[in-house]
Amino acid sequence: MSKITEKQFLEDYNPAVFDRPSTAVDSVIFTIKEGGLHVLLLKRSDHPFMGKWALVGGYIDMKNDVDLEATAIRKLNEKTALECAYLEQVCTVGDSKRDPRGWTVSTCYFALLAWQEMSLSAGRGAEDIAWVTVEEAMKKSLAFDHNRLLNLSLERLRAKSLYTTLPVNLMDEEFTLLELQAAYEIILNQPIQAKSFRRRIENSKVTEETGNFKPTGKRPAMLYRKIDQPETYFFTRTIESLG
Amino acid sequence: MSKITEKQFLEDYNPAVFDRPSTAVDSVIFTIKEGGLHVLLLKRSDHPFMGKWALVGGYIDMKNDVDLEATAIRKLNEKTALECAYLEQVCTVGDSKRDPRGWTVSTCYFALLAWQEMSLSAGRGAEDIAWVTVEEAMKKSLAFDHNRLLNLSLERLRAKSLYTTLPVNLMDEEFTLLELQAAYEIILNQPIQAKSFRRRIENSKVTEETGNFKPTGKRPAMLYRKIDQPETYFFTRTIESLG
DNA sequence: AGAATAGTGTCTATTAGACATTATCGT
DNA sequence: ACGATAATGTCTAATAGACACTATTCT
Repeated sequence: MSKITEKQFLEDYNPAVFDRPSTAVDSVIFTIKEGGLHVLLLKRSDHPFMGKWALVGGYIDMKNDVDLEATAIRKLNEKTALECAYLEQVCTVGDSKRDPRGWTVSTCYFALLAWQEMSLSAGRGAEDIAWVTVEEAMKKSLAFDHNRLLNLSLERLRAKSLYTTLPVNLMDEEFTLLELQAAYEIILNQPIQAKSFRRRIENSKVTEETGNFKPTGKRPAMLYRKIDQPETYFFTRTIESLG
Repeated sequence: MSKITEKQFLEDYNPAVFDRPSTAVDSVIFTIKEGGLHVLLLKRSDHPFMGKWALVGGYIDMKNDVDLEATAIRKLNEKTALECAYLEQVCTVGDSKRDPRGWTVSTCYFALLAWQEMSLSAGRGAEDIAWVTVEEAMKKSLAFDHNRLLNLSLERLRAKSLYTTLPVNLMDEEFTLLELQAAYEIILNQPIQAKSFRRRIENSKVTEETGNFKPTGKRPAMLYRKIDQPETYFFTRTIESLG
């Protein structure tokens, strides 16, 4: 067997020789709205799963996406003008059954963003787009295996909220600690002691006082902002679930 | 726009219309051998990265692999006869730069298995196969972005060893608690107090006494076996790093 | 008996939870 | 001053770490 150079090998390489699964990225975009955790869903206007609700996603565009995360961000930007504060890869699913068209691979991300009034555009392939509470979303029969992806993302978010400051990424520019605590309580679906909660957040040093106050009618609450951190902060102990 | 049925749509569907990245699975296979954490590496005999060491991996076989995990297991079985005790998806990387042939996607798994004398076969595309300590492996310039995948897998293993019983999957059929403790110490690269360690493992109920003893020359040590658990056990608190 | 390794008793330090208390605002 | 919400003081409980101590084996 005569060896050729890598340069020659690459010139001769024909990418069409082997069958490849199609590859997509789907994102579970979380926000807190009206006291509940919501996800962004699209109603499909085309086959397969026409008329079903689905996560925000689509195929990798090899020409324009530099990497998987770029695909996720591009798809998000097609639907809303907002930037997400946090994006994390959850898992990749791939098999011959999840899409009736055959073997497909999809990498699932979850995104966190602060809710605000924003324009949503369903775009190509969708007849509707909406923020849906996670409870409603899980009750629906979503397209593909998106119920499973939603579940896995929600579990990841819940698990990490017990020992990290992830939920600060759901906060707006300025927020009170009670608003942040409410975000944790909504995600974890359990009440948290205010004192322990403040201790944790203060020790984490991921927030700082802005010096402004939010008028509540009664005693105004201190407003905080996020401090940009390169890494997510991990608490030394988890929030302990109620027994 | 006239709507067709989903059945008609699928019959008309041509999977070759869009360019697709090639999709692979790569696994970081960990074992403990001679008091050190080792990974299984292959020396590539073909372009690209000919002559470089690489993780165990390969392309998805859409005809024969039912899902991504099946690809990982198939590739592992091609190299060794052993079954791995634990397989976890770490992440998926995908971009246009990691492979000189163009846009590729690779899902990385890490596997844990108990070391024992086993035959290794390099197989097609490899001229050598070997267990290499993680320190040596990280010093090498591995093929593709496999240094990064190795690092991410090692970080995942280290992080989870602080708060789960994952390392029991590195143990053989019967093992002593000191052997398990040694596995933790090797992974975490720090000494652990024997008393605290035994408390954790006993509380976790993932092991049970076999009634047998390992003769050590001095006082024999109790032998334990794993209890099959559907889920990985999470400690309520992490092992605290040395300050 | 002595040496060595296996395994335990128990004290300290840390920190999450509970909840009573104090602080600060508008009216 | 009063009511309401924001924020704190401080006690208790749980548990990880430290390390001295006991247990069991072989020679």
